Amino acid sequence: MANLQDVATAANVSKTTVSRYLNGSLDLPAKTADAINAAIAALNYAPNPHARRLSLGRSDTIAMVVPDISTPFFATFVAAVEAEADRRGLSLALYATLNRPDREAVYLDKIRQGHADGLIFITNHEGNDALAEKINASGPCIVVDEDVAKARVPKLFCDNEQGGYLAGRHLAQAGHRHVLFIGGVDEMVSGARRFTGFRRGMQEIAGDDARIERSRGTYTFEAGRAAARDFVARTCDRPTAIFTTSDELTIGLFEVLREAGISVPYDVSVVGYDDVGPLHLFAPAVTAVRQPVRDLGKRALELLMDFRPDDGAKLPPEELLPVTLIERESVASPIRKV
Amino acid sequence: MANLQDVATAANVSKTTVSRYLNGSLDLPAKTADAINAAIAALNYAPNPHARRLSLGRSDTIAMVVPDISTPFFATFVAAVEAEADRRGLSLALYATLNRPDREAVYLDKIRQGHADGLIFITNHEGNDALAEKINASGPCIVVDEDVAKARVPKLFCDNEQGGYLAGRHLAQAGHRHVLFIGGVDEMVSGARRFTGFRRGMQEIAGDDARIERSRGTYTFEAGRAAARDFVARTCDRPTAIFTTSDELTIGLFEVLREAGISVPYDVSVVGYDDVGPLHLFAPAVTAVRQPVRDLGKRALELLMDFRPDDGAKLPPEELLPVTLIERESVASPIRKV
DNA sequence: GCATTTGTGTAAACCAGTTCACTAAACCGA
DNA sequence: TCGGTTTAGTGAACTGGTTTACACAAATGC
Repeated sequence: MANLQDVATAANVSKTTVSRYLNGSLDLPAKTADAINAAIAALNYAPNPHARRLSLGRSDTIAMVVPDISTPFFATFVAAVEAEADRRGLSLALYATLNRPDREAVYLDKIRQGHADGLIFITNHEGNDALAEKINASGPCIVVDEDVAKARVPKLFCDNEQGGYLAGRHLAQAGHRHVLFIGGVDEMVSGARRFTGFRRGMQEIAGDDARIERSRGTYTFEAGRAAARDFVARTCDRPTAIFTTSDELTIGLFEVLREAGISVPYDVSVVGYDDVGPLHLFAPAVTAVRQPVRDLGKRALELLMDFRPDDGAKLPPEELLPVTLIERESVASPIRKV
Repeated sequence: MANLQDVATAANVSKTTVSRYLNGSLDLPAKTADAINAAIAALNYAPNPHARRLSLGRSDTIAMVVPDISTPFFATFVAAVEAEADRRGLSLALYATLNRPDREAVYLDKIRQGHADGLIFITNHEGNDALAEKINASGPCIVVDEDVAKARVPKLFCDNEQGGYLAGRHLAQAGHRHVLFIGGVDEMVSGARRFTGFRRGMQEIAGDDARIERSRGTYTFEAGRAAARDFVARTCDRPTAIFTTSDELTIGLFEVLREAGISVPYDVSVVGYDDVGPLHLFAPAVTAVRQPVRDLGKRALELLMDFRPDDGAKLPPEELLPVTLIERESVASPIRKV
């Protein structure tokens, strides 16, 4: 592979000249410029990216740490970030943590050590202080989707409170008074906010009649199945509606309900969350709160690149993206069995 | 940030010594080793990755070029590659082409220029000679999932012929004689093989009674919808079964069939392909040929890393991964309307 | 005619590692 | 005590760009 010196020799100039010409910091007369261009073409020269990065001290690469790439939510998110990165001439380094704190720490160290110019960080469990500290010690970083409380970096979330509110209101308006909220542990800010909104939405319509049960857990298939098995096992005083707060929970729930022969929405109504997977083709099509995942990805990179903690380090306020309720066929009036 | 020289100075040795000690190419007495370790800890030293890469001439990064990260198939594939890469201490750079040849070319150039140590390449359209040439000019590369005919690199596919065969045989055994095959343009090797296998499977059971129609197209939602609209518009002599050769096609088909009020499997039977998305929760659960996507990802990286074209450049033969038929509820006997 | 500006370009330092080729001292056996 | 081996390192070159500070000639200004 030809290097800058080879080009310079072939064009009868110094490598400084070639370098500055290529970077636009030197205007050359047509004759010299042509000679350089000819040499580049003849030698099939391309700058060595590693040398460039070392010299410039930056890599034009941003790193993304996500819990798991294979779920539709994160896959779509990653795709959106990649599209925006490409538009800006940036490369993307991808790391999956599978929600293991040790891996999160390892990747955060990588960034601090200079592997990337910036970091988009998503966790999917409650963030602790050690994690926040590592984030604060990293270079440019943005926390997305799930909060890490003490991290002092820009933050971008979907409007979880509003999402919960829309679901709660919708179920209450359909006549439900006794409902099951699945998902979220108390330490997870997203879950707490969805629950707060959900309760507010229910109570706004149903007042004190609202009875909300809560099954805590992470946003996984297995948690969805477990909560569903508990639900199926109950023989009396079952809630008439369920709010599953992620696509994975919804899918886990549907698997178990289908197997148990429980019909949605005849036996129980369901509202989902995320709406990234093909919920519209389920039996029945699932009413769900849709998160603007693509916007989330695009905006995450914008925020990361625009917020350069150069001068005054005044942090922008937490940014919230709006969510919408997509009504389909999984919610009906409760059957009043007495 | 401290560098190697700072550590050397603090430990009263030369930077060569520190470097060689850290790389294990030098055994040091405990006293010296301790001094170095202490200096590293005190200065919070971490090697500069860009300097390292420049010096070593490698980046411990592999690049992955895929059509689109947001579809379940590729998302799962990427996740599997990432997991294997992590196990080997490699980073992953991710690029999406959205099936645009110009972007494919750009990314192939990036690799050639040394941005990564190897490349996992997936295209989703017929590969032409220009593309093959670029691939051959790249560094270490492996072509996965869809063939690029003239590329002289290791190749890894799922057994498309067998997948088609299983679907064809299954539909014929259920009694179908007139079927519609959706997907694949002639130039796409995957589609051609699935079709060949499908015909063989049908004919093995139905002999000359087998009537196979084919709707050509890419593996997209829109192609699925279009083929489905054509199907719905027919008023007579409709096929009694459909084989959709990707999850996206299946989803597009189901959307249109559902809207048109055509019942699966009562009015028409369906066999899908890929089986990465939650086909088991569709109405009805979709019988499909499952591709071993995770194995595909894991094996892709293994092949890439194991095949170093050092000495004799004898290319390993194309490797095929087995597929399986997952029977669910979307296939029934045809209704013999005369 | 001399000073100054402009155009054209360069030498050398710098980024931060890795590694080749080598040395000085200690040790060991004959 | 001499030669050879081991131990414990080291100086300098090398990876391939970028950038600062400056040189030298021609053109322009007065």
